[in-house]
Amino acid sequence: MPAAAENTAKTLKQKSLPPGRVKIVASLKTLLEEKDFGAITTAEIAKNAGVTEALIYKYFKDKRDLLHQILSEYLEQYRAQITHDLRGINGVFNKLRKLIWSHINVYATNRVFAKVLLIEVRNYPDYYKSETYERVKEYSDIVLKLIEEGVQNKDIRDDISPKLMRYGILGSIEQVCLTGITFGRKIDPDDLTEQLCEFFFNGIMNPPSKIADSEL
Amino acid sequence: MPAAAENTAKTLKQKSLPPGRVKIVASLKTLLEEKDFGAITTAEIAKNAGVTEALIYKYFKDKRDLLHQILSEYLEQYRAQITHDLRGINGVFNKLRKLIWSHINVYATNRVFAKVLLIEVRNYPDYYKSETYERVKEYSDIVLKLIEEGVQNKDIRDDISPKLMRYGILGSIEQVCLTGITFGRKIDPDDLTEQLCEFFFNGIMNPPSKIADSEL
Amino acid sequence: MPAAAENTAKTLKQKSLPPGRVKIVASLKTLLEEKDFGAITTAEIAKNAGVTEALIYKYFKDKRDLLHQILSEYLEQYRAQITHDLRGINGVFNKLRKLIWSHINVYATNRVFAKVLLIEVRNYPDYYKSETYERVKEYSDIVLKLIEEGVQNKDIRDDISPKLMRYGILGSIEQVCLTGITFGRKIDPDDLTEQLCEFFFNGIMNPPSKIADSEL
Amino acid sequence: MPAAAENTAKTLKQKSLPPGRVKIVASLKTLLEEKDFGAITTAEIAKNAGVTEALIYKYFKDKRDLLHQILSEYLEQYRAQITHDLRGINGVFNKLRKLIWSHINVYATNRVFAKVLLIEVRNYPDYYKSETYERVKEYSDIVLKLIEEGVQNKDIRDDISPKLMRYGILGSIEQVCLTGITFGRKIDPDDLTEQLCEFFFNGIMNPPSKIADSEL
DNA sequence: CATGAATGAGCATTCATTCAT
DNA sequence: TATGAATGAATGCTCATTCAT
Repeated sequence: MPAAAENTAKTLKQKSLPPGRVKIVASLKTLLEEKDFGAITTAEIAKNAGVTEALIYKYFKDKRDLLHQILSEYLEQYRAQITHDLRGINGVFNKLRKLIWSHINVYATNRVFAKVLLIEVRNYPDYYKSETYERVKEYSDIVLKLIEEGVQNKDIRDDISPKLMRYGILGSIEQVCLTGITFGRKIDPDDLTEQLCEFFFNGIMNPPSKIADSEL
Repeated sequence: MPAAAENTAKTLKQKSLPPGRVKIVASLKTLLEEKDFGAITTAEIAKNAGVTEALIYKYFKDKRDLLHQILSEYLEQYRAQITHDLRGINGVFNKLRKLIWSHINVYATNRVFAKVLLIEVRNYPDYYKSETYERVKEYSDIVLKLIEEGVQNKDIRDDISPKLMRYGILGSIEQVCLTGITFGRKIDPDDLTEQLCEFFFNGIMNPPSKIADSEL
Repeated sequence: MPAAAENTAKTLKQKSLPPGRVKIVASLKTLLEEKDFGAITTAEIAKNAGVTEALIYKYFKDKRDLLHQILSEYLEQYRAQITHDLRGINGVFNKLRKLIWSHINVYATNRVFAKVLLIEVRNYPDYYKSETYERVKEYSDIVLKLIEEGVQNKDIRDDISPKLMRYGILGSIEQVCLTGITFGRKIDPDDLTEQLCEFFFNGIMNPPSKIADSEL
Repeated sequence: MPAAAENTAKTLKQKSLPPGRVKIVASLKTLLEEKDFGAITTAEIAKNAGVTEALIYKYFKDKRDLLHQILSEYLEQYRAQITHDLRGINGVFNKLRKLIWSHINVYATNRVFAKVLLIEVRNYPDYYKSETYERVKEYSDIVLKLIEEGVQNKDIRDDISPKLMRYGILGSIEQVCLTGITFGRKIDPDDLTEQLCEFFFNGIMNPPSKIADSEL
């Protein structure tokens, strides 16, 4: 009865979270949809949650800690999703494609999360020492592993550093999504994945054949 | 001797910037090397510059305005550089390569500028309405034009949106440089340009020939 | 014992005003006796109250809001007094006389209040939109009603606009009290009321009989 | 050639006032029409005048001094006017009526002056030591003298203190005008004078005859 | 006659955070 | 589990004013 066990665990976990804590987290999530984390005050969070400011400090070390808890939640969700998504897929490129799709999809679905992760937290000097960052790195490592796997399979070129490829892939995704989020544009994971994969896999250069064609 | 006259004028003009203003700008530049803009107080800036806080507000609308002035200075420099760099280069890919090199080189040379531009300012809600952002967009447009030119020449594929290619290119560069800057690693423009161009131009997929080889 | 209960409630309610708030109000009241509101700093108020500046902003929106709260308190007191004072008095002129006496008496007794109300607040551009002003107007309306009542009874002339009479009465009282307050002179409600009423009721002109006398 | 002499004097006087000074005074006058003196900054005055802030301090001791200069100008004008107006009028009441009319008329014509004189300056603790106040007192004394004259003629009652009558008259006028000015209402000197004089001279009480009528 | 440059001192306000109950 | 009360510390910004040129 693993399913039952899981259910129980989940129920217990949810039940055991004190209502105040839940309200606070929900409150910040809501507020983040409207404004920057930096522009949100603890007073606001508390009021919006219907609790006192002091309660925030019962459950969280910090205002920042609260944010990180939320981020972790999202990150956890995302990791579960990704792990699930990659199952049963064969071939580096297919996996990569799926990963990219999932990545974009998360940002598209969860703009609050994206905004905070891609913009806000980077400003905190110690973000790179945070647990949140650790989780991000874990994900980042998955990508790296995938690429290295591809290199070993000879699917992926070995004359470009895998890390650099990873930077390129992740950087591209971020840039695309960030622009979409910042300007409130729709983000279409299917289309973007398609085009980005073309870009990542084959580059922007017209294949020789075509060039040949055009030269004629 | 009109050239000389102009030079003199320029020199005079530069001299005519009030010493206080110059000191303030220099002061912030220095401080930015040590800490985040958000963590720098006007008091600090003034003290470090050897002037009073009030003087900051004589020359700049805002603390933020001061930052933007500095950014603009850098941006101007950079644009001049880029324009100069691209002269006399033929072929879209050569131009693109040079552009990428210059771009990376600026970040590598000017980490303060990079940090502020890539992290700090994005947190300001109205950054995207600022003049600084306008300048960034101008640069961004240069890249787009270059790509579109390439598409028309049939050098560059027409089955990927030029804007998306631009996002990919710029996003990759940012990601690479940002990591370097954040962790204080050396940034080697030559090497990075080489690898990134390979990545951008031909993609990560092993060329068919090689695949063919490996498949045999 | 509902009355007792109410008393207790009231007492409790008064007690339940946070000590900090009470101290702040008291502090400003004291300071107003020494200097202009504009010359009083929040730092001073807080220090004098033995609390931190921040606490002021917990209980009051503004430095100005704090002032208005105090004014309201006085105004409330005054209104209660007036209402009480007018009870059981017959005849417009008797009522008016009593009103004038009470009015002067308040100013005489409460110079801080008078100074602030008659001088300070008028300088705030939005005083006339404030709740304080509303209360003042309420009082002012009582006077007007009284006059109109007198006009209907034929006690008071109908060839002078009631509003103008009110302006005259209130303006005279203010002028008299203000001078007294400004120069720290004693204000004698009994004497002033006597004379002012003579002035208001019969005017400055010598009665015809006397004139007749003098003309002879 | 008295006219010519006057002209010359005027011309000389105007010519001899340095243009900068003139501009500054004009600037503040203009600004006072829009906002409170307290809300006007020296920077604003200077900019509006097309001069530098420093120049203000060449001609005026103070920002306040500048205001007082302007006030004095007005006051001077007014005194000349009044003196002129009272000439050739016989009888205390006629003189008083004319005085009242002139007084109201000045406020009606010159709202800026009125606002500043009746509201702004009173907030300055040392207003009562200022030269401006001296001039105001001079005018106030004219009124007092007039009343005392009337008392001696037996035109005016001797059972009300002349000073109190003066307070009443001036206070009433102020109150009426101030309300008009504050709420931007039209001020009609003719009508107001008529009614106020009725009020001052005969009081609000219905004359016995009328009362008799109504009692029948 | 006028200015450009610079200043000194003040000051309201914000906010995250703590602690006794 | 939650709160009411209070705080400490910081900070951006304003403004009148001065002085050498």
